[in-house]
Amino acid sequence: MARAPRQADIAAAAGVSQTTVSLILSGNTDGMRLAESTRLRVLKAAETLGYVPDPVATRLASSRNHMIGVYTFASAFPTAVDGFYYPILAGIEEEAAALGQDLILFTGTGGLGARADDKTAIRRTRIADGCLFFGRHVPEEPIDWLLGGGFPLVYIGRRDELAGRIPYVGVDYVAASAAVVNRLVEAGHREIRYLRSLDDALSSTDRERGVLTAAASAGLPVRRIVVRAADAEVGALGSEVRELVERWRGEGVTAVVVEETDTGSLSAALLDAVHDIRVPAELSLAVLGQPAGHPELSGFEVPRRELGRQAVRLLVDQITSSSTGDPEQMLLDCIPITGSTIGQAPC
Amino acid sequence: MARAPRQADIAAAAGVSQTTVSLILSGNTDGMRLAESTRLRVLKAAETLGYVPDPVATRLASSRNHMIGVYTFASAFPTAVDGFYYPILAGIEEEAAALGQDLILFTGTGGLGARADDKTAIRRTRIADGCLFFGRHVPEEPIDWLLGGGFPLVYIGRRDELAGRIPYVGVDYVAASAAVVNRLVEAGHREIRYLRSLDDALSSTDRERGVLTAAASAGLPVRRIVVRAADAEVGALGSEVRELVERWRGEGVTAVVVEETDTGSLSAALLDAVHDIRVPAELSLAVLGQPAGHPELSGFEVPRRELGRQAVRLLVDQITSSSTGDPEQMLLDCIPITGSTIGQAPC
DNA sequence: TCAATAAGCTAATCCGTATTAGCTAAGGTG
DNA sequence: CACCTTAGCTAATACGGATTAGCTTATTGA
Repeated sequence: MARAPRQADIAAAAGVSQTTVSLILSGNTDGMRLAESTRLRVLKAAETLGYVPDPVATRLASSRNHMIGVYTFASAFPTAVDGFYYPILAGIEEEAAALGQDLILFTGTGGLGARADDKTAIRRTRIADGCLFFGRHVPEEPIDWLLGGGFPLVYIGRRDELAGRIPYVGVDYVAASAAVVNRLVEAGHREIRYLRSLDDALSSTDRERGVLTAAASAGLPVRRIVVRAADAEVGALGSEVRELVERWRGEGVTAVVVEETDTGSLSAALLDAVHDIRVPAELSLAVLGQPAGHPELSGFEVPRRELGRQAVRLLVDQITSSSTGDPEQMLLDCIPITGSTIGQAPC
Repeated sequence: MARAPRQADIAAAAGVSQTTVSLILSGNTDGMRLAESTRLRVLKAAETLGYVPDPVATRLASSRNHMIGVYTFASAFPTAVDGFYYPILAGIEEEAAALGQDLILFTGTGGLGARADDKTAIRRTRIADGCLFFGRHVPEEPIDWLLGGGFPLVYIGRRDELAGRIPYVGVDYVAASAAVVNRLVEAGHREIRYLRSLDDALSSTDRERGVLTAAASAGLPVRRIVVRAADAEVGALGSEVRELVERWRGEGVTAVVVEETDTGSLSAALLDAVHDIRVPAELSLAVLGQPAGHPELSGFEVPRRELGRQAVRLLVDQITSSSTGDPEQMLLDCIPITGSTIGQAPC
């Protein structure tokens, strides 16, 4: 046999029609009545022939093959499987398995002009029932096209492009960051500095927004809070941060808040800079996130695994409900980490 | 528009039939003649409507959607993107791009009973035109099923399961390993020891075969060549290898050949064990492979990037030729690395 | 001037499965 | 005995594009 058996082969073997085979194998016997003897005969024929449904035909006919895609814009294969992204991927895999969905991974185009080829590259996603998108880059044209065609998709991370029509699961960095600042304020700190990276991703600006809002409502002098540090080479960054900290201590600063980025370079630089300072006795420290291997740092934990799980749920919801209502957008709360680097401000 | 435009929409817009649209867009005008004016009209309508072909329909109709799958049996997402596998993946991506194929990545089932679910998991691959398989595990039943159904597939690495019917691109470890031993023999070494891992993968047994063959044809006492070292925890392995080397030196051994595995732990242990021995003055060293960061070691380089490229070529050949001849199997030659750790045997 | 070309399209069918609308024969009702 | 159920199945069609087999109109050649 040069081709895989199909329903028609089973039908011939069992002496029934292809329709009957489809009904029995898919179990969609709504209102239909089929004799138990026929059912068994068909099932046995399917077993004997080694029938396995063709996922392509299934998807064409019913718009459903129980596969969901994961699209990463990174060129080459996911080198991004580091500590930051892995929990999200693990959450995706876990929930997909729980919901009976198979995963397919798409990666961005390789070395060639990635931008120009986005449309072609994203076309692939349609072999799945829906797709999760991953990464800060939003190629508006193809995503718009997918949305317009009614293709189910969910972004990981908050997105405000395309007039807010992109469904996503994000993290409430604003609230989490504000909570961190509030803790410092409650501990009596008035001279606080915020160290953030030079990055315009929403995850960065949201954190800043939370810091600024909390500071403003506590009556702190907002304009002196934000300090941008270029996320440059580690060496240069290290000395830059060290100088900053030194100056701040001269200015009577009692607490420093630092953004945690996916590379973790900023918080690492800060940790290095305060190496010979007693924390929190002399200086309080808080991180907007949680650097790996530093459970002692006060800050918050990003629910990464949950991010992956929820994204899959949202996507499968879209696929199965086919409701054309508002885009589903969801922000997850972070888990506060008390840590031991926030102390009472010195009088 | 709640759905993506299809050829029928273009046909309506341009006042032609769906057939004409298909002919023009696919460029398959073999023997067909179509007026240039019609061609332009259709192309413009397609452009205006933002038509993008449906990969599912394309594949169902023509068995071709220009996507090839890569299946890794590793659970979870490919953590295996380390120095060993990356060049292969890079080669795959490179050649796929060159041949105009899109890549889709399938990963084995997660924590759940991987073995039992193989069939279901592998079923997915059929949404692509063909699939590359990766990893030492060959689940015979589903692979047999795919082969029987005429599905194009290529394994990376030599396989002899299923009566040799599995197409593959492998590495000629036998020849490369024999060449290494021959170099030692030519340098006058008679007391050679071979250190190999406790692994029954073909890449291991092939190397051993090369070593044994070369040794036998040089008239060396074969039975004393092979020493199996358990690829256990690094600590235990280290001390075990150190003892071995010490004993061998007492026995008058002048050269040691070590297998290079994907983890590199064996060669690392050996390098550590000879740390205070002058190489090659006191002892010659050869590696059946090339540990990263050790260009001085005599041995051979596995053409990993080429492995990926050739696998893609073989797969695309299968897809396009549809010849049902013998399975395409191919072994690539390794590149000898002269290095500086093989010296003349002391008299 | 009538058939033979050829140019330019289209109708019909296929790929493998899902789904809707019936169709048939047995049994029950009035 | 005509009529209606109902159980048990099937014919037909859709999904979106590829492909084969024609089917019209000019245009030629004899």
